Amino acid sequence: MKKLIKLPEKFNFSATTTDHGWYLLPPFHHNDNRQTLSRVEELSTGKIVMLHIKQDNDKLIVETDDKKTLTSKESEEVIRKVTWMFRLDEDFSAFYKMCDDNGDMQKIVTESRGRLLRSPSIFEDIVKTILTTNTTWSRTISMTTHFVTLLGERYSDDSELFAFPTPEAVLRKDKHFLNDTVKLGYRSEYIYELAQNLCNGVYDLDALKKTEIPTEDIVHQMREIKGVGPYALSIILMLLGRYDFLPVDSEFKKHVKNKYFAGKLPPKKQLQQLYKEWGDYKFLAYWFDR
DNA sequence: GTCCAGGTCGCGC
DNA sequence: GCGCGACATGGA
Repeated sequence: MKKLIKLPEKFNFSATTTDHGWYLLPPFHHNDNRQTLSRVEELSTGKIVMLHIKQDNDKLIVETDDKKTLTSKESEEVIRKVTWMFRLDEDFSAFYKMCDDNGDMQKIVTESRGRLLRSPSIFEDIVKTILTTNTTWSRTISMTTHFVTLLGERYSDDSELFAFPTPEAVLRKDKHFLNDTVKLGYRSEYIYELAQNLCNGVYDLDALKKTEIPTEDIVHQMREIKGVGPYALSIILMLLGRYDFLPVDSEFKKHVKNKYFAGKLPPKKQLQQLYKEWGDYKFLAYWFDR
């Protein structure tokens, strides 16, 4: 089954895919030349499909496996999810306008960059974000791989590829499974609690995808989630298309220390003031400044 | 063994 | 509102 999605005028497939590290985390995977991004996806009907996504001129091609035919509702879900993952509905004109006025950032416009790959669900993005905190990237990969492999739905009997686990799948296991078997350490409690709050209807995270929701409301919601501090909040807001919070972590400090302060870290207040001339686009300004 | 990683929580002040 | 230790785990 093959679907085409019309692309916005300015779009860069490989940049959108690789400018943020999510494409290296399962269930995302890619071929060697990075022309195709793939992932196993569990649809809301329970059907498990493999998505292969690549660009063909002004269209995105989404191929699913031939054996499984999709209902029109399932096809719509695939299109909706891919559109979300690649931010095809997002308007970058205001950001590009600011880049045009900044010598070093003009190339962002000419290269049509700015879009950063995200997951189909907020649950997945929050879990992954929590798995990046206070650890190394290689352990983020291994924790995510364990989480997906041990709790996700298998693509097919002869496959070692899995979909990202649903919150329900997390709760189907014993409370200590995340710690004892998935080896998520102290983060286990955060993830388990998040899954509980989603299943109980305490949170309705996918409602936060709507652009008309004020950023403040999202900030308020995210602050409730244990394991989400200022850094994780900034990442999650970025994933939701809100770029006004800086991800001040060790990497941020390392970058600005070397680039703007001759190797000496300025006080916290001053860190928060960096990139302030970028207004609603502080995150992207930092991200593409690296 | 000890330190630390793209932090955050919960406490005490 | 701020400073501080604890937190699981694996790699250097």
